[in-house]
Amino acid sequence: MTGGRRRSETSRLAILDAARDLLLEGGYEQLTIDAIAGRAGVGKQTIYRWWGSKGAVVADAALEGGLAQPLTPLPDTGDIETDLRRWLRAWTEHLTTAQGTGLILALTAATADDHTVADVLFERFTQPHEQLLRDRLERARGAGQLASDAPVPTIASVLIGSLLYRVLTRQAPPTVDDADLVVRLVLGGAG
Amino acid sequence: MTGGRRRSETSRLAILDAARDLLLEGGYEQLTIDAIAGRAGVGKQTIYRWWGSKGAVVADAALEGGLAQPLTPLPDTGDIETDLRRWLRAWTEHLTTAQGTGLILALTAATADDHTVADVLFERFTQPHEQLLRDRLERARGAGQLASDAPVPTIASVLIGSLLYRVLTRQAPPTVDDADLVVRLVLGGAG
DNA sequence: CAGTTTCGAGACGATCATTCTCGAAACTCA
DNA sequence: TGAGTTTCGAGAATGATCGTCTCGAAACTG
Repeated sequence: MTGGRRRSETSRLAILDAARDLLLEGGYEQLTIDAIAGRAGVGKQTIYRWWGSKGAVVADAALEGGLAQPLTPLPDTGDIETDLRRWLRAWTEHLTTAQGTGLILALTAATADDHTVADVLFERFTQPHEQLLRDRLERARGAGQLASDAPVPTIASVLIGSLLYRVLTRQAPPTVDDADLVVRLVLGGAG
Repeated sequence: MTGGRRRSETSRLAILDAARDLLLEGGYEQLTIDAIAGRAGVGKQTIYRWWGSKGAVVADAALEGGLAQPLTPLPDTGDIETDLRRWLRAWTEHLTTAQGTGLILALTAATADDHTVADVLFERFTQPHEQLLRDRLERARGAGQLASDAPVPTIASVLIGSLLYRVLTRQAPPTVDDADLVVRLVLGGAG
């Protein structure tokens, strides 16, 4: 079937914008499909035609709406400590803004709420960013800046995990100083 | 008012058991108050009388129902690497069982869903366990097994965070070997 | 026993996800 | 141009669930 009205890009963007804004205003709990449709000036069917569920809309809105930093390779100044520090600092600052924290919490809620969303987010968000981090770490290992048997996947999960932990518990948001400490710890060890 | 029927301990336990079982069977999404009341053989009002919300019941059920390992201090064999390894391995095994994973996911969902639940869980679960870990680390530092300027809170959050990250993403459950790698990385560094 | 409080059961009203229907609009192709 | 197709906005209809409320029975105090 080639005939027929085409999908409205205007509506698509209005839906994602509305979802993101409502997410930031009231969190995942407050968010309703009716509210999204209302603010976007769109029929509910238009939402359900293109996204299968509320969780799917939320995931998409968050990914296109500011949580996902542009997926660019880590800087490579030649010094792995400088680069890791810069990377982790940037993420720390990003995730501790009201917007960043709200979005990551919303995504966590959506993940738990909808099993398929977990896979989508991993594939489109977590995995790609972790891969970029691993790439940079492998290069450092090749350049002799890390031990030849340095466990790159472990290092990546430690850097990401410590930040995630601090953000998710919602009790003591991490600072850029914390980021520096984590990088130094991972590279130098505590022993 | 001293008179009146007393709170039924039988019902209290039946509610927590039912909530935990349903959590493990269908996750946080499937869980309804009606289902808990039904399985526990209890009126809904009995639930709402003692817990303010679904999140509160879930938090309580999870804490009393098997997620919370007994809150015992870390072993102290005199060797910090041995003790950390033992601790992280135990948690890794605990959180990668079907039950452990189900519960941690449910708690994460509840945390993101309800801010008051986040505080309760941090206070009654996360914080106490992290404190035990810090205590052991401080003792190691005092004994000269860690650098005198070792950032104990950072070490704790790295150990916990890396495990949490791997469990939450649900893509590659951590193994005891991963646990050992994390401990070695934290103590020895990658540089 | 009289008074108080909880208990199990379930009705009730409100909210919300999701589906369905409608007439109008946008588009393809002959 | 016009027939056929698909999406559009709007909103009604359905079903699940939350949280409140009521009822008569049960358990407890003094």
